[in-house]
Amino acid sequence: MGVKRDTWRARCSKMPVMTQTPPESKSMDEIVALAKRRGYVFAASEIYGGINGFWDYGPLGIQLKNNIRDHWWKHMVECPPIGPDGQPLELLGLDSSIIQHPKTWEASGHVSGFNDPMVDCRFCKARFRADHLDEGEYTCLTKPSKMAGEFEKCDLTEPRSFNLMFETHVGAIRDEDAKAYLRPETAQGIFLNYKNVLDTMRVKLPFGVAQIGKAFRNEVTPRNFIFRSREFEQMEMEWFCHPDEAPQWYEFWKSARMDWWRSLGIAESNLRFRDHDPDELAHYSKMCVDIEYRYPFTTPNFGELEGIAHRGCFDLGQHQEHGSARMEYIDPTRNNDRYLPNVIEPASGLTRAVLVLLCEAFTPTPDRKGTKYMLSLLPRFAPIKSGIFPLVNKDGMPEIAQKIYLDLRTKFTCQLDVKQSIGKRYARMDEAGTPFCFTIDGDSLNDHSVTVRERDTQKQQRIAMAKIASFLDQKINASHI
RNA sequence: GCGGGUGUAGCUCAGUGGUAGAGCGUCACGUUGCCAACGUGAAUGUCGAGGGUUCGAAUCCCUUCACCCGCUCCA
Repeated sequence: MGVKRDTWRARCSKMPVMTQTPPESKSMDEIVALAKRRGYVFAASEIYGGINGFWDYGPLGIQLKNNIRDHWWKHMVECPPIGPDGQPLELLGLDSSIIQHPKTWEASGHVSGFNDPMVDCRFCKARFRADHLDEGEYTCLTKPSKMAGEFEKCDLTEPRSFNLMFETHVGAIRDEDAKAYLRPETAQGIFLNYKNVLDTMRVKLPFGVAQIGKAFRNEVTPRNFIFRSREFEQMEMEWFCHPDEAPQWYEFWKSARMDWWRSLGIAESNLRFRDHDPDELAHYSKMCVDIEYRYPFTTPNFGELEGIAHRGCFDLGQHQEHGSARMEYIDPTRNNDRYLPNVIEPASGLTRAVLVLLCEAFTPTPDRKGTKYMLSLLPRFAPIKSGIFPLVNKDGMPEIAQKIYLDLRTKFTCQLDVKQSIGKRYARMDEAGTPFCFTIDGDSLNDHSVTVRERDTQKQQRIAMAKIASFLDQKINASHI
């Protein structure tokens, strides 16, 4: 993978990392409370008591989510990494429909995988797949028989389906023929459009197709804030390549994706790879590695963040079999050989990335008043880039602040606040994750300068009013890869 | 689905049969001179919902809903 990769990596390693607070000292309850208090994440349908597994992203939450989304899109589609041959990789965007033909999910294996009828034992609470059950063969662990040393058979419920896919009906008639599913992953939309992209975009193998969008899974137990929710957002890319080259590309993307996560400012010690054991691999996968993050609720262990899977030719093969389209690639560089491309898939959760940045940036600090909270987000991801504060609301300071605000507001998200004490205004911005505050004081009237107060250090420096915009611009793009 | 827990102001909670409360937050006015200062004032509640007992229910009883935790599940 040579020189180019190393250069990219070197640049990544210079990137600033957020203020370090050990994960074990971060309380999920406090993070959830701050997320609500500052307008990041609200429980969905709160005024009706909530609905389990669904979340609404507030004004700051959607901004953070969009900032992460744009960062991913930039580095996976618009300006992708340089390949091992020193040339830019070929990557294309896509936005496929949430509802596709139901056969899509039969081909992908989701219908059978998600619709297993299960039975429960009323006594020992064990659960079995109904189709794996030999009639009455299971002995109950907790209900002793009248015969000494023996156990009775399990008292089983009727088979019940655990549909992990959300169902709906297309059209007004709600019969079986009209049944459709909300997609449980965005990946299949890419496979369905593989030929369209190939036929219209003049691409050759290897190339990738990327997409960001919502996916839906009717999880049995949504838990841990937005970590596992029933409606979530994915960022997935399918990299199509020759089968012989798939293992190298697997390694390439494994490393490229880790670099990307580090570019969010996440501490290296909170990230790791975890290779899947062979018996853990999903039906479609030949090799799979997770990028894991040390969440407050998994500490000292790690939890899933992104999966990078070698899917072989499973998906294209399945769609070729279930549908009428031929998915083979005719390779002009290999004597017009026909073959099904192999696929390397880096699949990550956008909403999980939001969670990771909230957890990573969350910094409780002991203070005279108790505990102060700060979101130490890198400037590029911060929903609000700066606050503009007159030190006091008189003596010409608010007028200058207003003038600066009018200029800055056309270029950045920023807030003007003239009310209450300066400390309170700083503290509010700290919780919102705003990296810089420009304060207009008595000297500003004479020398046309302001102080810049930096969130993470609370340090201040004086800069010329005329340089505020370029200062911010430079800070926001400082971590640009 | 099973077991346990919790529902009172935006948040944290007090109130155990007799007029719905506090702190914090929010807003307004005054004050202000760099890290949640202070003063005065204001707004905000079908006490999760429905039913019952009672002269009277946030409080007692029944039902129900939602959320949290543990199990089951996590392709």
